[in-house]
Amino acid sequence: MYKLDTIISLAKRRGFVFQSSEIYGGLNGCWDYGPLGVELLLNLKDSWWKAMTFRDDVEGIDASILMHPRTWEASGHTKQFSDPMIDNKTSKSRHRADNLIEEFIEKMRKKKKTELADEIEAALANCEENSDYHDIIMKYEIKDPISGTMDWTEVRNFNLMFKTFVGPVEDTGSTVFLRPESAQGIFVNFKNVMETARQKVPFGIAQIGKAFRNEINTKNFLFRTREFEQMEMQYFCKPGTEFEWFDYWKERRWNWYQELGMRPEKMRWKDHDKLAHYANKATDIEFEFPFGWGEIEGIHSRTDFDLRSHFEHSNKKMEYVDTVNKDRFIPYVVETSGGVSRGLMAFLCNAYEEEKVIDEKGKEEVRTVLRFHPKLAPVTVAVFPLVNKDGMPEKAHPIYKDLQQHFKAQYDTSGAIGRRYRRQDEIGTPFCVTVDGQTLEDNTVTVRERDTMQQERVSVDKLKTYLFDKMTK
RNA sequence: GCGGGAGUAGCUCAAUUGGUAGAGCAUCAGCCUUCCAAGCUGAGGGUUGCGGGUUCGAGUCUCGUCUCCCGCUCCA
Repeated sequence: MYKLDTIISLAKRRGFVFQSSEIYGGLNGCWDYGPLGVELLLNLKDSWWKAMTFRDDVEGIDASILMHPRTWEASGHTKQFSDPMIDNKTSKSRHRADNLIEEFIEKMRKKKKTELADEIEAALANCEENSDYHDIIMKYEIKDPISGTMDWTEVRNFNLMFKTFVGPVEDTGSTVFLRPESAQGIFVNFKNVMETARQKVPFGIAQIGKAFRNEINTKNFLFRTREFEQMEMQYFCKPGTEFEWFDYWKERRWNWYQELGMRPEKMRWKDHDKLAHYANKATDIEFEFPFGWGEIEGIHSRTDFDLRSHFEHSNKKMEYVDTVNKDRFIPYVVETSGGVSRGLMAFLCNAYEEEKVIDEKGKEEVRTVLRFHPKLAPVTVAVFPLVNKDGMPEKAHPIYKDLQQHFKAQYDTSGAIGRRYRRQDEIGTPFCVTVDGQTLEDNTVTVRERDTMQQERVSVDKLKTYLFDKMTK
């Protein structure tokens, strides 16, 4: 197990990930993808997109990040994602102000102070502003259960949703939110997609996009950030069939990671003990990061909670009508929801290896290598002239320009050949093509594979086909 | 948010009781190099995270702040 610091260090040094706004001291928990990082990111998303949508029963969409505020009332986020918090300065403990007051009311009831309890309960029900909670706490002298003091801060609203406003004037009527999950963009488009794509239940809608949560704190590099990208699919099915589809998508999603080279011993299932308000079954795929096991994707059976709630809030029918079997119902939903950056980070950790190799003098040295699957690797092929003279660059450069039409390719003439191989190992390039003396005679090059360091001689004419075969193998 | 630790070139680190900010690697240019990195020559790169204060003088002392790491808290 390698340290996360080591991997972050490589990621920064080679241009995978930079800290956001670095020249201004950085912004907490925000990261930028560099030249290699963005290639890896796009490869990851492309691979997911193809796996999910290159089939008969899944369509894609790309919904906007800003949505009608009532979306979040329907989804439950307005209520669930906003808490009035208060801190006690003596004990340094944090409480939800409403919970604190409720506990106090309970205590009063036990002491048979019913009148007082009723009075506070009525006041609590009328709370609108944070200061209202604070007033109650101060008025009835509610003490911190830990320190027993009244050393309270102001009540502050901890809203997990990022708020902004539409139009030039900031007032309450113009408030909108950055979506805290991309799923709602799919649910509100359920009918649009079903009708225009002429789909019948069961079918799914896939989407890749950013979402935002104003987390209390960020952590572990790309693992917990306030701005993040999700790649997710909502699969609409007939009520009663949801657990079959749940199992089906569990298997599909697990296999996707495996097919891209994720090591099985680094992955595990983690069933949810406590289900969210919308779910009747939920499980996560976890990856063993250097800091421990962490969720990279969730498979959730969301019932008809979302569609039903949108029906109730919008008064637009979210039904599916089966004209053949004379059946109509609000579909149940099975969701597969993966974090893009988490996935990228998992594949990065999965690929990183410091391999011990023996050099020609018999001395042991370390080869740092990223063993990415060829489909994920930011650079697929690098082309070198063995030496930078004797007509080799003149031969090698056109080969590179040709490969560049089909693959992300690099060309390097600088330094000894071994050094150039190692540079490519460190960024995970699976294939290196070298032009040598023999190339000038018979038009063949050597293709060196990253993992085995073995070389094979291939005719220049067949190079493209050779590489394509290797990638899809 | 709390507690602890850290921040000097892209990276790893130096810099005497406060006294001219350096080295190696990396990068770039040139040379060398005929298959697994670190051979030669030269160059670029820093208002020491940022902002105040003390001082003739601050990388060093001091206050604030930002960021990262570890632990707690949080993670519908």
